[in-house]
Formats: sequence, C-alpha cells, structure tokens
Amino acid sequence: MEPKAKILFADDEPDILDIIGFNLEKEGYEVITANNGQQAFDLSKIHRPDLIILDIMMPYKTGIEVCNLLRQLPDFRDTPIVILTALNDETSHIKGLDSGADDYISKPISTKILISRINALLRRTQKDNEQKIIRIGDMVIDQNRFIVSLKDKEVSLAKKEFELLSLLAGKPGRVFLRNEILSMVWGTEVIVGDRTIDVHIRKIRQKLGIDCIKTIKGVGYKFEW
Amino acid sequence: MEPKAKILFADDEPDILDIIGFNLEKEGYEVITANNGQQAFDLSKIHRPDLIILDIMMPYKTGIEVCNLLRQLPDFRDTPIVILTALNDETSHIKGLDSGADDYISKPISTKILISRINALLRRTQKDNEQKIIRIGDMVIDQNRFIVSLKDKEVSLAKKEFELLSLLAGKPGRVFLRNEILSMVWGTEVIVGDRTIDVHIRKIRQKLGIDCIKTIKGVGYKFEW
DNA sequence: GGTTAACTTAACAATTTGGTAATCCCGGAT
DNA sequence: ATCCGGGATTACCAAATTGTTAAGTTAACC
Repeated sequence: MEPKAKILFADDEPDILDIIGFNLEKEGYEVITANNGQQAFDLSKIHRPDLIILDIMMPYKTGIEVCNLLRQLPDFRDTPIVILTALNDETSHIKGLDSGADDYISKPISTKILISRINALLRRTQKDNEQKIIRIGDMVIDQNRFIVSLKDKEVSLAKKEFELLSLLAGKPGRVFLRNEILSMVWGTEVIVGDRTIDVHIRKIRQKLGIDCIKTIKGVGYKFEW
Repeated sequence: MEPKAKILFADDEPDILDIIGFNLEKEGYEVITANNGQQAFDLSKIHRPDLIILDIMMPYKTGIEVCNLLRQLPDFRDTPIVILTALNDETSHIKGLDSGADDYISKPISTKILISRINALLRRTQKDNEQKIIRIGDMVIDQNRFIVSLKDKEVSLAKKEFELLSLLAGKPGRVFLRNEILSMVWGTEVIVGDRTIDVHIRKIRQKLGIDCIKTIKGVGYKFEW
C-alpha cells in the first residue's frame, strides 16, 4: 500500500521512538526517525517529510531550535510541525507554538489521540494542495488526470509545462517572481538557468494558443484570463 | 484597527463566554458569541467567521454535531474549528477530531495558551490571504498583482515607477526627501543622478494622468489625493 | 540498445526599462 | 528686466530583461 504521508519523528528516548514509530507505521505512514535535534534537521532536508514531530529535550538542538531553523527554509515554511514534550508549563507551550509549530502536545499522550491529531493536521494541510481541478474561463486544469482543456478541446502539456501552468493558474492574477517559480516548480536544490522558465512559458503560450500568461518585466509572470 | 479575524465562540456558560470573549477581543479579534449549538450554527451561516470555537456540551446541539453539520456546507469545509470541552477522555477527544475539527482543547485551559493555539491555526489558514493593497481615493495599488488602477481603469507602470509610486502612496501626505527615495527605491549601493527621480516622477504623472504627486521644492515629493 | 519526448542550455533578436544630459520653465531674488 | 536655483521635459542611449530558435542532454519507454 502506498504510504499516506511521510513523517519524521525525532526523540532521544529510544523506547518512545519505537512505540510511537510503530504505531504511526501501523496507521499507514512512512516513518523516518531521528535521535537528536541536529539529525532531525539534516534528515528533514534530505527526506522532505510531510509532517515533522519534534521532542523538545534533545541533545545538540532542542525541538524548538529545530522548528525555528526549519521555518527559515522556504521548503519547510508550510510543513506541519508538532512539538511533543514532557514539559507542560504555559511558557513552553506558548513558546513552542510561537516558534511556528502547529501543535504542541504534552506527554504522556495516548497514541490514539496523537495519531488522531496528526490526522487532523495532515487533513488540513493536504487539503490545500488538493485543489485537483482548476477552472478559469474556458480552461480546465485537471491535476488528477494531468489534462488541460480549452473549450472541451484537450491540450497536451509536458510535466514541467503542466506544473508551471498549474502554479500560475492556481492563483490567477497574482504575480509569481522568477525565484518563486523556480522554487515551487523546480525545488530549491536544482539550479537551472533563467532562460529555462521563459522557454517553458513560451511553450505553454504556444500550445494554448491564447495569451493568458502576462509578463511583468523585472518581476515575474502572472496568469490572467 | 482593522480586526485580525472574525471568531465565533459558542459556549453555554456565560462566564466562560465573557472571559474568553474578552481576551480574544483584547487580542484584536472580532468576536461573535453563541449560547447554544443551534445558535452557533445559524450565526456561522450569517457571519462567516474565519474561525469557530465550539463547546461540546451545549443545549439543542452539541459542538460535535455542529461541527459535523458545518463540514457538510461548502462554505465551511475549510474553516478552522476548535472543539473546547471539559470532557477529557480519549474517546471524546478522538471523536472531536474525527468530526472534522482542527483542534480539541480540554478545559480548564490557560487563556494565553488558547489564544496561542488559535493564532497558530489562523497563521496556517490565513497565510495565503495576506493582501498588500493600497487604496487611496480612486486609486488602487495591488502589490500582489502588480497593478495600479484608477476608477477601474488599469494603468501599466514599469517596475521602478511602480515601486516609487508604492513608496509615496504608502504614506499619503508624508514628504519623502530625495535621499529617502533613493535609498528606498534604488538601495544604498546603487548611485544614480538626481534628475533620475524627476524623470520617473514625470513618467508616473504622465501615465496616471492626474496630479497626485506634489513637488516640495528643495525638499522632495509627497503623494496627495 | 534505439527511439522519442522532455528538459535544459546557449546564442541571438526584440523589447522594455532605466539613466543621463541638454534644454526649457517657473518663481523668487537682485 | 535679468539672473539664478531648483525642477520639468524631452530625446537619446545603454543596460537589463525577455522572446525565440535551435541544438545539446537526459530520461523514459518500447
């Protein structure tokens, strides 16, 4: 079975790591474990989990520190982060949430509740990316079937073209800076030349045959019907 | 000050309604209160709050029932819902979250923590809706779309012109010294001649067709509708 | 493996934008 | 009236940015 989502779980207590990790896997999640803060940070960058669970008291870096660091990176600005801890005082709780975490859960915690909360978080965050069908004017972009159609006439786009169009058409009118486009379509790892975007834009314009992508010189591109 | 967001808060205990409502307002939220489940549901439909807090044990309809009902409606499929309750058993907790709520908080709860959790939820859901729009008289400067419009007629400005106008119109009436303009629009690195500003101002005036940028001789420029 | 499509890059053309300088204007001061 | 210190205007050129095309590189699929 396809895993529902990839979860990184960081705790320095092996017992907890085992028990909760096991239960998460039983729930259908793919689990990556880390024993300390530094490792949690490094493994996150490598594996790009869909959700991150951080214990606070860990060697090398606390969960809060890791959370702050991750939130600096564009790739992790929206990743749901759960702080899991034995500390239950008000100050820690607030500090945890203010560091950009989405949930703060005090141990001991029933595994069922933990999983339920994780489901709730993923339900919300995956819903956002789940806008599977975009409709604007005569255009329909179906992200499930990978099809773009104009007045019921199907247009076939390549993968990158499709992703680029989906990004722009996903928020019509809004201008996307070139580096936003790069990081969203190509990711931050890959480095591609500047002309690459133009060329893809050109192909899209050509294939669509209509002028719905506007250039804002010196800034970026935007979709406009 | 414009309220940060509209929150509907439903609880049948007047004391709690008062205390938490007061604190939410102090935090800058607009608060709508309901005394029972039915009212919570009806008022939600009328006011379209950005976030809904529901007590479970309420007359007419429990918080869970309201949550389920709201989630049926397309308008409330994405609205963050917090279940607030005195029940702290595992089953209720899970049932609450499974009904589509985003958070389940057990009373008693520190007001600060409650607000911190609400902030965290709104932070996530409102992130995309931040609009950088300047409106003055008939003019609208939309920094997301990179558009300036006058009486619904769109005016197209180049990047520097747009930045310059945004700067001036951002604080109408305030005089910007030539130095200030230089450092804010051009940065401190770049060195450009003094006439450059004039020329850009001229282009803006020309394109807008109206005289909303005043010259203060020997000082600088200011925007005035 | 060979073929095809997709992706990226490079090179050049086309366009737009930004900056400068020369000149013109408009008060206020001489 | 004339001069003078800004600023306004204009035209022009350089720089920056994007469009276009073609050719090289990968990756995917028989």
